[in-house]
Amino acid sequence: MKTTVENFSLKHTLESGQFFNYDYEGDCYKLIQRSSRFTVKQNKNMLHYEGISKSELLRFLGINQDHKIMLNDLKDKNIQKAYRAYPGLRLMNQDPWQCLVSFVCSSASNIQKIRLNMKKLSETFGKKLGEGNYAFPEPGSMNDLQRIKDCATGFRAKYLFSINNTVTDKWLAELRNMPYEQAKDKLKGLYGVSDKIADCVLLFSLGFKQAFPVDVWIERAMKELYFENQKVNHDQIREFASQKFSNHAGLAQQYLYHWRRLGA
DNA sequence: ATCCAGGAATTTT
DNA sequence: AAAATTCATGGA
Repeated sequence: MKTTVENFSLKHTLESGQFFNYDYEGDCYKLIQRSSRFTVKQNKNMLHYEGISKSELLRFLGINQDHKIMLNDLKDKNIQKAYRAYPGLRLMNQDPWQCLVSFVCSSASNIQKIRLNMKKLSETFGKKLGEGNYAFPEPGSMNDLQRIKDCATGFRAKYLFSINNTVTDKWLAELRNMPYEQAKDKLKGLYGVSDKIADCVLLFSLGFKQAFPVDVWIERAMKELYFENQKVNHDQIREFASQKFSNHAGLAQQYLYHWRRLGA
């Protein structure tokens, strides 16, 4: 199957630290979201895909009209610069459970290692899909602390074990109907979830586009661009971003993160 | 307030 | 090739 896309980059979107359950050979990405396995590759303005419907794919990759509206609201010159550098970067709309597990693994880690954790967790707790592929583990299925540790999750294993026993798809879905602050507080109540991870889950899987996850890269970028390299804490950065970028802070964050990480 | 855990990946020496 | 640093959460 194929469809045309405008101003979109599969590579930048998938490799910008939002999503970790992918493999690629050449230019073809093999993705797994829960029990769904699909492939996508891009050739100029043509997207080729198998194993997923067009509407689901476009939603998952964040290819929709919101993007232009959001950009029009972000007049800031630094954001414009980052946007011009990577115009195809989009905010994804992922499965909340998989997103939550991914970002609990993300604490004090890096993209390659998170990908390793995801792969091992799937092989250990996910059901077999054939051809050496495994589904992502369902909520409740990661019920063995030692085996979670064996997935190279380290000190995060106890967080995953706890979350596995308390969170369900329904619990996550209900967050969508709450105000941002309330949904964030609920997530922060989970063992191993603080501001940064809560904001990642809210932004990448639950549609809260005002969320502004602050990690070391964003801290660097924000400090350099808006605080004249003065000392600032994460709360101050979040507050500043909320004032400046309002309900589209998440997109601003994604551009700044990618732009700063790939060498500003 | 400061230090550490788990540890693969990444960067620096 | 080897050594030092990275990274975010919770507990002491």
